[in-house]
Amino acid sequence: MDKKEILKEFSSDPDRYYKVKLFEEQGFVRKSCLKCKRFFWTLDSGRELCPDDADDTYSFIGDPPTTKRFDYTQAWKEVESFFVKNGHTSVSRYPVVCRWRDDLYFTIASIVDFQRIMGSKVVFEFPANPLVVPQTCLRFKDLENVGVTGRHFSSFCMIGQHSIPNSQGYWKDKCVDLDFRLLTNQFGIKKEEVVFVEDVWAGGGSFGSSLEYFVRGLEIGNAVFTEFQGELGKHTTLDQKIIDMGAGLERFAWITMGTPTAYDCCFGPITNKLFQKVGINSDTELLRKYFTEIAKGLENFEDLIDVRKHAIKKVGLTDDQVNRIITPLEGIYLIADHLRTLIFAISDGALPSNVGGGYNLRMILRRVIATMNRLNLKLDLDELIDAHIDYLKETYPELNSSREDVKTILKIESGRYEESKSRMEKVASKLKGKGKPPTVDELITMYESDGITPDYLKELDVISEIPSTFYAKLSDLHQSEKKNKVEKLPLDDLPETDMLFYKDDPMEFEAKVLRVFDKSVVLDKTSFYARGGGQEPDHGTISNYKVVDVNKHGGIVVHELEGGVPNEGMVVKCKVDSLRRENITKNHTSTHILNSSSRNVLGSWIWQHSAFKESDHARLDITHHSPLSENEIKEIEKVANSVVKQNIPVSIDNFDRGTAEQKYGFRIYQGGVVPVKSVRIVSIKDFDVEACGGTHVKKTGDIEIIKITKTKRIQDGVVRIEFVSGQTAFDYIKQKEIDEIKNVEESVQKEQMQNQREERKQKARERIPVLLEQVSTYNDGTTTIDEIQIHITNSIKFCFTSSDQYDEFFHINFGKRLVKDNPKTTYVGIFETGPTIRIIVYSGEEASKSKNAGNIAKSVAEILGGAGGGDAKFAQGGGKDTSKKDEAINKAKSMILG
RNA sequence: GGGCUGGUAGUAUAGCCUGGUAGUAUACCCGCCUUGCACGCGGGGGGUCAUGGGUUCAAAUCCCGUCCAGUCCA
Repeated sequence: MDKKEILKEFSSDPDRYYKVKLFEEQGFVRKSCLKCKRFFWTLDSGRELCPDDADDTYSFIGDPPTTKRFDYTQAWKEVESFFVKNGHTSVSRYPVVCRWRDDLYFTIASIVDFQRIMGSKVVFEFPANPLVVPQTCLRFKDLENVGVTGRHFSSFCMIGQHSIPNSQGYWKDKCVDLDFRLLTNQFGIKKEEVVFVEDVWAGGGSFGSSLEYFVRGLEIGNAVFTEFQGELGKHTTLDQKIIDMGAGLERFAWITMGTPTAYDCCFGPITNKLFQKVGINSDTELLRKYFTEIAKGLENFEDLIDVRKHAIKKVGLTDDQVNRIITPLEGIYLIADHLRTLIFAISDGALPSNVGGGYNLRMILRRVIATMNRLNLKLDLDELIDAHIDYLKETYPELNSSREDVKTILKIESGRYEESKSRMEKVASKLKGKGKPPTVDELITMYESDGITPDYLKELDVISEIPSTFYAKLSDLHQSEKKNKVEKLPLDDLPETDMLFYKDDPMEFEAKVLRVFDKSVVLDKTSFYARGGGQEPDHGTISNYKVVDVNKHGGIVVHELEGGVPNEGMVVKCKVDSLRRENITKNHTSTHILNSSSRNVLGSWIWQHSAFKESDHARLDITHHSPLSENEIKEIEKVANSVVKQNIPVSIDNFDRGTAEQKYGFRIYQGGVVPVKSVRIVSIKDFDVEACGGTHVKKTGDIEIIKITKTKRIQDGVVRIEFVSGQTAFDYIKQKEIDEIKNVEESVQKEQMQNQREERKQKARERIPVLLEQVSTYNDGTTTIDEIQIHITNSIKFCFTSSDQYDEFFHINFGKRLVKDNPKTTYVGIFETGPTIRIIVYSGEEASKSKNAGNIAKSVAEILGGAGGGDAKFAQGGGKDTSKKDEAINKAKSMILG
């Protein structure tokens, strides 16, 4: 949808879309910016320019518009107390790892907390109404701005003020009224300083008008009134209108503190600590001037580099000042920002890796380390993590418990970076020694497969310039986009299936056939568990036809049959394969047990990545940084089986989603997204609590035994645990014992073979010098030594053997030595290996002039129905026609003897 | 989720494109030199070329699968 068009439409009717009660009460006037024409509302009748273009932009730096000063922590306390005072519930932040939406890796806005995807629709679920939340949001879109612009963060706190207009909640008028009073009453900003700019917001199929509020050019917040859905012109009003006000906590702090950058007042004591280490004084007129220019420049230049250049020129900084003050400062801000992001992400269960959102985390940690190296800063990451958490725990107490885990993960990941770097250095120095500069294609391969950037190579002087085509070529490689199509089934008019497996769960039942298409059947009710949550479907029979697959489409269960289908309208007898179901069920509960066992044994970063439960095997993928050791596997198995032995009851309760999340936390979302209003909580006492739609045993003892069969790292940051349970596990253990014995036998056999080969080699080694000695003593005539025929005429020597006692190893080594000792010698060895006859020919320095080894090997091999090759001095060949062996021998002899 | 790169002696690597004796350095062992060490000199051992299949007379090399590691993109 085109936002510009919507804005045009809405702006043409401001009374309907933008004018709120507050504007009327206070006497706000609506103006159009002289420069950019945008509409804004202000109490200052003399104001002609919108906040972006006005002269007072960023004048709060060094001169804040408030009498009170609040840092990050205090600013939230102010905001929270204001909204609570005004009837809002203060909700704890949601995890930054967005487990309830599979279209997002990280929480990118406060409203995301309350959005749930059902099918293709977004629905809102509020734990309270109205509410306010200090939501940490991660954004990796413009990392290059972080540390440089003074206001961009890789993670920031979005103050979410959300309301559904009903008996408890409110709509536009009250929203804007509250925001205005928050700024003026609570924070003490003069009424005339607040400017509201008309804008629109659109996304996810819905849209609405919005009012952005600014103070001295700084956008503090944006109140979005999500009101419509569909295409503009054909749009309809949503059943569920939503107030989505998001404001930047960092900006609230910044505007009251008036520091040169937002970073200076949002990381608590960390920035000052870093300044001391580097020896910079941040509280100077110079910095205030510089960052004011940066802030203003951001609106005027496309490229960040130009903004920086312009600001340096405007303030009149020398190169020395830039190098000594600005660059280190930017580095310090970057380090502080990125580390804070890593702390939140890792605490919430994300791991740095080469796939998914983990890649972003790997990149920002590498940026931190690279920055430290570049600036020659010797910083202790652990110390900085402690400082961050000590400061943040005031607002986010939960971070305190993951302190050590964050340190552990960052230590491992830092080590990986060091290894990667030394690899890069090696490749670079080798390239440098080559003398020839690499081609663009080679540069691209190096970048994509080894992570070696052309910048890095330039830095090391391996290349003098980065080829201009490099980035263009690189981006071409990543153009192709995939589209996944969703199959449309004829189900639109059908009612939701009555899912008996969540009720009485009868293994035999009768049901009415509602729809038949292709091989698929829809019933009015069913006990066949449909594939879902990694649990494979039930099998069995419907009206004596085999059920081979069962899937859920929305609330409708579709059975796929084999051998035929019943008619629509029929009432049919159905039978579920109960043994299969029982096995799958045991595996499913085992998955839950193993998941918590792994977390207990390995660490708090363990989450279920995905899972799969079949009748005869199952697997659980967990988020973990390293492959599992023998001991860890044993320990996990031990914990799991002790839970089985304790025979703990498995209870299933349905909760309203919000209630469940508040009661058990987000750990319940192990299996990923659960697109329902009411969640089914499966709990094994306190040991494991998960939201899950699968089938489970009544007591853990029913599982009998859990056996891990294999673990492997399926990708960076994810370890797969394959396992079996119940009878399958017993069978597995028994089979393994049998295999063990067979393995021992096989390895003994293998060793014998190896020894034999080694023996033959050894024998050849001993024998070759002896034979050489014997052969060399003959100077004339014809003789045979140990089945090696020797012909000598006019000191031209020819040795030949086709004896079975000699193998390839012998021929190659014997021949080599023979022709070396006497360059007038030609040697031919013919031997059989398996179904083929092979020939090896050596011709000495002198002999090769008349007796070409290559030609001999080729000719002989042709007789044998094969081919051969080599040069004049050494050649080999062979063929499969064993009946021609004698002919081949004769040919070889005749070629040499003439 | 989608790619790309690599795996050869304890370690580091060459050979792979274009199939035909698996090479070099370092470490190791023995000897010489030296009071001893370091250096130097001479000799030696060490490889199922990650793994399983295919093509071929012949595969480290070509093709396919698997495992392991690294890396880029979304």
